Amino acid sequence: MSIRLLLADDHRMLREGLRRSLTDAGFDVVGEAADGEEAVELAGQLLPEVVLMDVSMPHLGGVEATRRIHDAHPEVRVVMLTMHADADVVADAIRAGACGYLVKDCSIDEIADAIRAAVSGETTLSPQLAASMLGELRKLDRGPADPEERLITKREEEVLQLIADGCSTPEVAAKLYISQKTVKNHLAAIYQKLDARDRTQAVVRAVRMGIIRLD
Amino acid sequence: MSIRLLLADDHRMLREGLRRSLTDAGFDVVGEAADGEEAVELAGQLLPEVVLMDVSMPHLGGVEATRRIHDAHPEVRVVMLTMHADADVVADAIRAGACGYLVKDCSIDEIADAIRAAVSGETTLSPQLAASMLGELRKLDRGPADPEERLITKREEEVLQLIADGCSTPEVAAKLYISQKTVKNHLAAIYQKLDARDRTQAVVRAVRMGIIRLD
DNA sequence: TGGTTGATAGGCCGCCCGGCTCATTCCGCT
DNA sequence: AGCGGAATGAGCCGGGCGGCCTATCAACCA
Repeated sequence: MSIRLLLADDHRMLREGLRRSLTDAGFDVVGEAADGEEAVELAGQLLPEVVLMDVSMPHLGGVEATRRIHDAHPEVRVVMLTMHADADVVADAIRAGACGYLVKDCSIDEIADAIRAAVSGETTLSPQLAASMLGELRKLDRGPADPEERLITKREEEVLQLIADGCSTPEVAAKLYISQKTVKNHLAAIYQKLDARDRTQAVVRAVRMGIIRLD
Repeated sequence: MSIRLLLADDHRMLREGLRRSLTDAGFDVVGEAADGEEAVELAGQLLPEVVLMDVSMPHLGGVEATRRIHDAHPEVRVVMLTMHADADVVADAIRAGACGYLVKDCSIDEIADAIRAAVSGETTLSPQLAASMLGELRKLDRGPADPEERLITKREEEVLQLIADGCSTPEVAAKLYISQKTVKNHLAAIYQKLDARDRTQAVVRAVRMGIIRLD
């Protein structure tokens, strides 16, 4: 029997191309989702063997969607796709229950291999990622049985998104009905968690991690 | 005869998907480019009827690559692809000689229509873009015969890229062997051109316009 | 019940940032 | 020869920004 797949990516162009290529490669694409929420919903309804999930999607990021799918249906394997090779995101994704991580520059054959590996319980990483992971290996060394931590809190995410939308500290404070000081407190926490030292770095890292979006 | 196409996008996954879908749709994909320079080179060698070009690519952005292809081979039609619906970029792309502009959320059918329209000399815009263009129409009204202006200069682009990489003003100055004052001057010029008021806004807008990249 | 975490908020300090005006040099185009 | 744009640089100034420390309150959890 062919492997049943769910595709989750916010760009129809990529979804349609993947659907055709993966269908030709012998897989059974049973559904497509355009955002994280839809992915969680369809994964529960269709119970595919593997979900191919983009990191950066509207409404709900790929990592959080992966976490929910994994919690609700541990038998569903999730393979993540991303634009950028960022070791930190890989760690988050793996903690969230993903069993594969590919950059979008890989070939259809590599995707097919990763899907088959996922079904048989193996974890696949893009070569580009494997290399950058080696440099970050020490960080993972500290705690393998880490409780599934949602690095950025909901409130911090709201602040971060407004910053990315071009708001200054006073503007963010006004929009969230809190004081400027609180905004700065959230920002300070964000800088520490994302290893950034100013709002620009924080936005760039958050975008790469799929936490926020550039609409 | 089927229409000869060149695909230019830095993500192999998207290229392979598009190649298969467009081949099935009756087009003749004669080449693939992974960055702007390669696109210019291959366009010159292969002389395809249409180039499908991503806005954001390494080494050379899609808009600049389009300009060079258009200057060297005016008979080659270029259709641009982008993640974001940004009216300003559309204006730049059209000035650079593009005869189509699609967001990556459109379907294969829409791409096929845009390619056929391009061949017959028409210009196609994604519906999402057509809508946002209406709001910006006044800006285009002022000067239709605008000289092909490269909004951001080379030096400004270097500064912007370093800022996006997380450098502060003193760090950018050190890396470029210029004074902090000059960096701030370039930034001031950038803010004006991109309609931004701080570095974070400038980086976000520049990324959406494909001027710089988030590696 | 006490410990942890998230969200709220204040003060203080120093520096970087962005706005303003102005000057110089070099290059390319007319 | 001259004009304009790009790149370089300076000074001034006010405000935003980031670092650091402390504090309160509610929720949750062991």
